[in-house]
Amino acid sequence: MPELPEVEVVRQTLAAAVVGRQVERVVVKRPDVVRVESIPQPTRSRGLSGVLLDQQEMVEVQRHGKQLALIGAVRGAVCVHLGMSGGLRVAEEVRPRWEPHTHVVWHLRGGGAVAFRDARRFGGVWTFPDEAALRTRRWSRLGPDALQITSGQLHGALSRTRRHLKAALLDQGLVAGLGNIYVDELLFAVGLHPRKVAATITRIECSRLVRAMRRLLSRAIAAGGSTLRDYADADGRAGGFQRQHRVYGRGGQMCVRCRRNLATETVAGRTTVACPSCQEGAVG
DNA sequence: AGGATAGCCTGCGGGC
DNA sequence: TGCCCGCAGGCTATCC
Repeated sequence: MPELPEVEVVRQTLAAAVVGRQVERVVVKRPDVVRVESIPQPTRSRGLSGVLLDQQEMVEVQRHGKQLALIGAVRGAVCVHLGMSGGLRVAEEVRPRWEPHTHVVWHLRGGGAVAFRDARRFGGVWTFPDEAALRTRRWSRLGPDALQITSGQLHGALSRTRRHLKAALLDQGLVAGLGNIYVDELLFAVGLHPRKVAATITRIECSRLVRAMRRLLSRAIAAGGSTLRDYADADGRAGGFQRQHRVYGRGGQMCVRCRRNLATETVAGRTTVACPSCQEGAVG
């Protein structure tokens, strides 16, 4: 469920708590959630901790699409992907409610800790020698970030595929950051049907799509993201954007625009809600 | 080759 | 009340 807005809110709240702080000790409770992409020689002897920013000052928390990265002052970049059920939490200590499924804990010098928790383990942690390696080996597979992509870039990507528009927008290799919630909200906002063929989107439609995408994601970030079940930021605060959803989770209810019933169907293997009269261009 | 789909994994809500 | 089933979904692997 964490999509770009939720991940960005986690990034901001996490950065406020950890930038400038030094990692004193790393506890890995479930080693299999940590994927070591390459092992710098000097740290090999310290095992997993050595590649998880142990003894490093954290200088930055970055985000690309739905992925986060903790950057060490001297070396080390740790990519955290929250997947569906993942979360990062800052606390003086890991609370009992957070104990189950907590896989990695970074204890900070001077007190406090950051915990990575992920019940379903669709997410994980990937370690790299530095930021450049993270970008080359992992983030290079992602398309431009949804808040940065230009209309020209998106139109170029969409024009090359006959997939459904929704499937294309969910493809992180085309544009990074959208998930099921925000794609449905976006397509309703611009009045395009999820089952429109991606390549039929005109430059003008794509321009509207990109403007609506920036507006939607920015408003969601400002609202603290969408909390459906248990999403919260790094300080444990829930978001409020779910109250502004116009189609997601509202199948069968009234369209806020035309008052007809919203339809639920499966598109790109995902539950999809759209208004049959306000969103045009469906095929097959 | 590219697109659709299954499977990973756990929690939770609905129905009986 | 309690149990079981199905669904939720980001991403990778596999099939078509």
